[in-house]
Amino acid sequence: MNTSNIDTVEFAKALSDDTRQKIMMLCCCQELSVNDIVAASDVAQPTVSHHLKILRNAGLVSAKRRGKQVLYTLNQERLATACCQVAKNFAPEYPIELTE
Amino acid sequence: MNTSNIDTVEFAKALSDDTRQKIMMLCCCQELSVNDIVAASDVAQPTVSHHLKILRNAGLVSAKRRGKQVLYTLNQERLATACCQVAKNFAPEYPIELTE
DNA sequence: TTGACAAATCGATAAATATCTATATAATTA
DNA sequence: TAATTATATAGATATTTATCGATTTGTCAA
Repeated sequence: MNTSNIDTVEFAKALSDDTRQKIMMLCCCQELSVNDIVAASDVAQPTVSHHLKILRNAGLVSAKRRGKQVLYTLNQERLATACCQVAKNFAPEYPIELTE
Repeated sequence: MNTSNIDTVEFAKALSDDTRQKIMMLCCCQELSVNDIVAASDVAQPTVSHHLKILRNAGLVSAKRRGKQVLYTLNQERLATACCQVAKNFAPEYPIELTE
């Protein structure tokens, strides 16, 4: 678990691209290699790596190596926490909670 | 209430700028004129208007005219709804709810 | 209706970013 | 060790975007 404070601008920037949101959907509930993601998207491999780096820096995906491949998966908890943080900052009158 | 479906990329883009987040904080729980926002920020009036337009297009602020001024306020409900939508899409295993 | 004030739009510029090809690095296998 | 596969990085380019000064539009008051 990453307990570090979330930078809401960095979080939003990471989310603010269509290709990245597609990548996030892909590796939301599974571990995918970069090539898997390339195959399922319509951009070149270096572009996917570029986006994965941005998502990694924002803490939104985790990576682990398996042999020659690197498997990526979305960090759902981090994402949910960030959403709550944004809501807490900007919608204090509409409190949002992680429903256990 | 805006019941239209939320475009999560547009939402994230609207959030993904430091100046805009500052503007959002300013008019979070109050109505502010453009000049009020200009005075409280460190950018020029056309820049503030530019950002307000982006926030308006994303449904995140509402505007109403009062005489010569136009008052802006953050649409907290919309923002909370958008956060829930993002969490629902990308963190289905960590359900988030608007706690009434 | 003219003058003053408030906000929006226009046009230009600079910075950030998304994308690609080419290449480098890392890991496995023959 | 050499070849192969997988991913990351470098460098170039095009698009997007943030910002500003100048101007226009809208509203009110004298």
